Amino acid sequence: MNNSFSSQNNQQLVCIREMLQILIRRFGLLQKEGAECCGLTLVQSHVLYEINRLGNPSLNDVANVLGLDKSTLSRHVQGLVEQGLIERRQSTTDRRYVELILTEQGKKYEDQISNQMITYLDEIMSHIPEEKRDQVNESINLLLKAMKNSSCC
Amino acid sequence: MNNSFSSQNNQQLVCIREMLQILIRRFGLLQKEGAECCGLTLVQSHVLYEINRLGNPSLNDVANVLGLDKSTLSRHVQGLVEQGLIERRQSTTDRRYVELILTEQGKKYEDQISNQMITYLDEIMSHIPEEKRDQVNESINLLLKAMKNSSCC
DNA sequence: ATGGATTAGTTGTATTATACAATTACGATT
DNA sequence: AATCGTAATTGTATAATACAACTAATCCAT
Repeated sequence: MNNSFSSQNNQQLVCIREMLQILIRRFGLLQKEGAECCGLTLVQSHVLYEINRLGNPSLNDVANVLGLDKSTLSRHVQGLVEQGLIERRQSTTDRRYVELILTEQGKKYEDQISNQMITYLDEIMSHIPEEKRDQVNESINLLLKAMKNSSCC
Repeated sequence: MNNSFSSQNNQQLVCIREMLQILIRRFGLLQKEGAECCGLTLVQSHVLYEINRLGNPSLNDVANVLGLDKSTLSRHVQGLVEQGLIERRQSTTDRRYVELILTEQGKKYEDQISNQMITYLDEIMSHIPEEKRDQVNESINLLLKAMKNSSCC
């Protein structure tokens, strides 16, 4: 209760935590809804997203960024291959690695979900005063960078 | 690909989406880690959090804010009751309702997780230039309010 | 070089999370 | 009182997940 926190105002941190908690949950629900436009689950959509973002990553790479066990991810990959959305390709340099690659259909779905999410965000941002939008953008970026530099995540 | 978006700069939206996607996933992993300090799962910690935040809500209330089916939540409640962290109390005004109440131990855990999360956030915020912290705070608040006013969530 | 350690991925297994449907109990409407 | 609607629970099937064991490929130290 009366823990001391080093560098910040405690009340402000409590406030930020509460806001992030709610924000993140809501955005998660939105993502789930967005994925449904292609008949995909939330996790499946994240897998496609990361394959696209990381550029033909290995199975382990994706498992790590998503915080899932490699066995769990292996099964997701299996499912997505069966749905014709991604391909496994053995790496030529190290045959232990499997490169994950989006198929045409996979790209199409990834794009469709992306557009859906952007449509949602467009709606949301329209409720923010125009002169504040750049600030919000910058702030999210600051927060993300801070997380990257932080020891805890 | 060339969808038109109404009010915002498209590239900015793509950027915000990407940042939020990563931010939210990382924060989710952090929450999971934070919950583990009490041997709880992520969902369990959210249930405790919402019981505390909403102030003795009904089972349906909590299911709704978490986006879970009431049956799923009923089982989580069952588990948390068995662990002695919450109590079910039949509402006196309408006996169909069950009020969910944190026990002393439940409060203790909720507090402990909260402190853990605040410790993480303190660390993260320390990597943001001091003069930008209020701006970040305000921006998250703006975004949250915008979501509340938005039709899509 | 070669035999042991290391790494990537898959598969076996058990557990947990989840949704939907049916049911029970209560309250509101008429 | 009869019917309808709502809150919660329980039955059931399915999906998600982790951990452990395993296979295959590579690395490395002697």
